[in-house]
Amino acid sequence: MELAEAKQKFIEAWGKLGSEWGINRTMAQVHALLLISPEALTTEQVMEQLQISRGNANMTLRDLINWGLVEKQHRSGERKEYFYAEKDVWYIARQVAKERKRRELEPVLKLLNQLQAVEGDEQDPEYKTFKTSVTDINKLATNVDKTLETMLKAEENWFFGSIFKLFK
Amino acid sequence: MELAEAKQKFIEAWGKLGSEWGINRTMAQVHALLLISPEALTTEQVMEQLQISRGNANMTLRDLINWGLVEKQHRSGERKEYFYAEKDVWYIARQVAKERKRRELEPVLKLLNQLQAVEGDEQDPEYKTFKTSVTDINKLATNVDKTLETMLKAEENWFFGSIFKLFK
DNA sequence: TTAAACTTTCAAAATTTATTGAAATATACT
DNA sequence: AGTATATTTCAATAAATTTTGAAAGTTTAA
Repeated sequence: MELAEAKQKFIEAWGKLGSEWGINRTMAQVHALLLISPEALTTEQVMEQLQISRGNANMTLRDLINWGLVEKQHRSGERKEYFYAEKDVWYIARQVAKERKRRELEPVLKLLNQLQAVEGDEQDPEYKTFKTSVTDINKLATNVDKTLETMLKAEENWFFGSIFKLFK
Repeated sequence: MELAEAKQKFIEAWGKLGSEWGINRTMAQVHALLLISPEALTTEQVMEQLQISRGNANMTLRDLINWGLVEKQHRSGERKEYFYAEKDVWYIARQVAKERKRRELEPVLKLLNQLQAVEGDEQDPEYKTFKTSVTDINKLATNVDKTLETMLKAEENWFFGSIFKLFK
């Protein structure tokens, strides 16, 4: 396979995977493009390579910066901004985990805790089933949350390290 | 908080979480509704409670069955079909993990393996960066895949058990 | 201060995804 | 076989999301 073709496939696959997991396809594609670029790229280059508009490129790059996956670079003597993606895969995984935990897991946990406090008749099957389901989900979500917390605190590659060894 | 209000909030939150993770909002809501229902419900009841059309209810229930989260029940002397959601949260988590692994992780792994075989000039930074990124992602994805595999084989609650103990 | 270079914004348009509802199909009972 | 009841399908429609592109805003340097 040619490098050019491989790049194209990688970008497409990353975009598809992103969209299946609730991440904007274009954002995932821009991230993929920057990931495989040895040098930082300009907005123009991103627009050109992915055939997207200036507005789209600008917003997407801003989002990627907010996710902590891309950084702006300045070059002396130049007005243009350059965008560079962090290449460390373990860092990327942690960053994504951190953001999704904050944006999605934590709000749900907060609600689950409130819902657990609902009052009702212990004899009522509707009440009992609701309470049991909410409590069980809350337990699992709390464990996921704590585990992510530990993962985020760990400086090194927690996944490659301690966990995976459990399974040879 | 009233039980009725709590139910409503739970269904909304589950729908929102689902849509953030690439799962159709309605499907997540129907799942939530069945999860907190002590008894199996009919298509009519699902339509009524979530204010959705017959076609939508039917397709969504079929999808939930395909995800292995809901089962059809028949009652003697009745023509209607009843739908019941598995209540075991650990079972649900494993089922979702299993399906997403099969539908999304495995196709990506297959591609990454192909992309790793791309030929090129070792001196070319474009080639080197591409290869390194793809190889690193492949390593992480392979580890995630193997870990999920182990999780799926484990009959018992792997998460509550061995893993979580690592972090006290 | 002016102007060129570059970035940001956002309403409108395009695209994608989800939903409806009525017709077609299937099922079970008499 | 006929009929009432229930389920499935899918083209049309609606809703949600994404993208565009041109205008407004900002920065830099002469």
